Amino acid sequence: MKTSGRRTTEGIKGIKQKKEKLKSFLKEKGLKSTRQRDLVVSEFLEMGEHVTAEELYKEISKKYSDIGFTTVYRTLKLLNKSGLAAERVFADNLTRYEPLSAEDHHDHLICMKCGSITEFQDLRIERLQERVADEFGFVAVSHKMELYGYCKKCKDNA
Amino acid sequence: MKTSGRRTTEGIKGIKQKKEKLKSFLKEKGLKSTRQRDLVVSEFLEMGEHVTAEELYKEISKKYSDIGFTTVYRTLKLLNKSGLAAERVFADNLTRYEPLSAEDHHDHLICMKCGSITEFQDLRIERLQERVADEFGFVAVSHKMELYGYCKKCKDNA
DNA sequence: AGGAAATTGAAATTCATTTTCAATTAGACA
DNA sequence: TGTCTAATTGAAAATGAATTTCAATTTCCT
Repeated sequence: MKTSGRRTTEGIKGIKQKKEKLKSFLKEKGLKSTRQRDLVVSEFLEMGEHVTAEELYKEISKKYSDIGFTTVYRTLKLLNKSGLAAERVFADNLTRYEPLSAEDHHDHLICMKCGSITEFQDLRIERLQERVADEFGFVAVSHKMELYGYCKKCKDNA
Repeated sequence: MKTSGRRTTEGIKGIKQKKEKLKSFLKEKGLKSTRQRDLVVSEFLEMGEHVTAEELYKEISKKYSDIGFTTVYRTLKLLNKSGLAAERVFADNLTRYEPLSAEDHHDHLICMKCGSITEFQDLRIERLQERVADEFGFVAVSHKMELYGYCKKCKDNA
């Protein structure tokens, strides 16, 4: 089956690696690294997955009152462009971001009661997707798959 | 494989059936059927799939200048609540509606160049989705799967 | 240190979606 | 058929997330 549960918090190693990657990206594009940028990136990488710009902003505000929403927003966009974060929109229509490593693809189980988001990957499904695309002469570049329902916890407390 | 291509325009029979179903729904809820409502529904069912409220409104405006956007919007919402239309949001973040028959579930291939949307269904994928959900103790109620890439036409003209 | 270019953050803007409200209409019942 | 009440309509306003603007500030190359 090869599925994997919710990722644990980003390891320190992964975070350092990502910050390095961002640094290269900035240099390559002639962009600058700033205190705000660095802080937002750190918070984002530590915070874990599927945060909205708003959520991240609120979290950051607690510690650093001088970082504006716009900067958080722009930094997330930047991370996305640099390939370090994925932008995702689920049924609630909010744009969420999650740290992304190169090969790391996964889909989501979304609880309609508590809102929890669990990640999974299933290679067999991916192979079938390819086949379907082929049948239509379609070249698939990416996909999106979300299962909506009730997580173990919410289902049990019913 | 059991896939199906883009549906052809709704058959007359299907349309009548749906209008009947709507009528029941309205009566059941104590709602009224109006000239505007009827026209919007007719246009919607004839127009085919994946229209936005805006698109449908523009189309309707050509023939009936007295039907406002709000009415079109509200009628689509109503169709959705009555189970006759599905609301979908793809990568462009616009809310689209499509006629829906009871058992009729399908997913989408979306061309990133021309924007065409092709429907498909694959029972094997659905079974695997169920299995994945089970593994997590998750009860899946619905799902969403979209493959983004290039359709045959766009791929060939590259 | 000097200066060009990027960044910041508050505020303004955009744009689809949703709500408000006064005027109109449907349709149940007499 | 007329009456009445609740639903409907449509223009306009409101909402709210996402994005852009702009003047002030900061980075970092030389």
